[in-house]
Amino acid sequence: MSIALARDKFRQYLTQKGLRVTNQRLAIFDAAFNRTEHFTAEQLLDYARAIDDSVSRATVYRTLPIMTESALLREVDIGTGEKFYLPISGNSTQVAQVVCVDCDKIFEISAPFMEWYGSTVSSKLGLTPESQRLQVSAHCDVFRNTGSCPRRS
Amino acid sequence: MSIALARDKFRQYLTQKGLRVTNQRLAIFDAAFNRTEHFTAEQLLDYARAIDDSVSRATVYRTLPIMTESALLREVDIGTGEKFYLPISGNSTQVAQVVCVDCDKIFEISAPFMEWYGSTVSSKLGLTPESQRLQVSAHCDVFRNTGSCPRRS
DNA sequence: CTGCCTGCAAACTCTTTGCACGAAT
DNA sequence: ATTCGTGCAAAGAGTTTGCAGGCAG
Repeated sequence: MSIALARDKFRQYLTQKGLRVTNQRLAIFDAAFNRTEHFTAEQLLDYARAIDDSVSRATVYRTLPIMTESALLREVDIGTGEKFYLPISGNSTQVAQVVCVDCDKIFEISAPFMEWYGSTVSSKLGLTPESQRLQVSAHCDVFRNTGSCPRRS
Repeated sequence: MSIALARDKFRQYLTQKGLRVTNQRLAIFDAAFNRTEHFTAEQLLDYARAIDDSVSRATVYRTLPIMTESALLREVDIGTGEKFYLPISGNSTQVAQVVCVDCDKIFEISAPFMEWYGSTVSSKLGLTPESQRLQVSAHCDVFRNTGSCPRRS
């Protein structure tokens, strides 16, 4: 999905829900969609302020749920306290994360069988699955051998 | 694993690591191992205080990592802010969680293929897997149909 | 014009930590 | 007698919220 198309989708979502299209919301949207890697709320605040310096932390935190509910951003919680976000590109609905504990890098991997697993297991419990998440924590081979990692930020 | 056996394992772990066997640590251990459902740190504090009212919140938080490192408790993070804990019974190492968002109940399900998935996917990225977690969020069929759920706490 | 949206700062939740006292070894 | 462990309370991180003023519709 191109960024222009995604921006249209965002505006439509806002209008349709009776929410206002404000400069701050658009700045936060643009900041998010110029990213290719995962980012935190705090980082998004920085990026958005580079576009519109009136953007506040509160508005970032209030806009993030809107963007995840409208399926524009994926929220990734790897249990480190802070949440990560990533623009949803194309039709990647069923993904797993591989988190390198040396590089602090998050890889997104397609995992279509997850949905099947969720359905199978849930129905046995009298439940209807809503979502599933699969995360692998791993060590970096390069880091273990050389003490540093090219992927490290 | 019986509770007496698990308690021995805990005492052995403490001694072996040069840690002291205190009344507070034993009270926290007993409080945890009398549970069959998931509990939070705060709940564990209550349970432990019923055994030894000198137990403090700080000691609970300092003892929990010891019990997870010694493979007596499993830590479960379902992304709700607080972490849950469960005594590890028997040889259940590869488990997934099914979380009912209506009942707030956590089911533990054996998922041996998770380890295989972690290895496969990690090696392609030049990584060595350390751990993996799989969680399914689901709605309760009974709750959807009747507006209440027998499992609800 | 109306009322949703905003920035600011305080509040909140869960967890961690510094300190001086107390107890296990 | 040493130290490690403890309780207390304050600090910390990330996120949420109440309020008065501002801007979209």
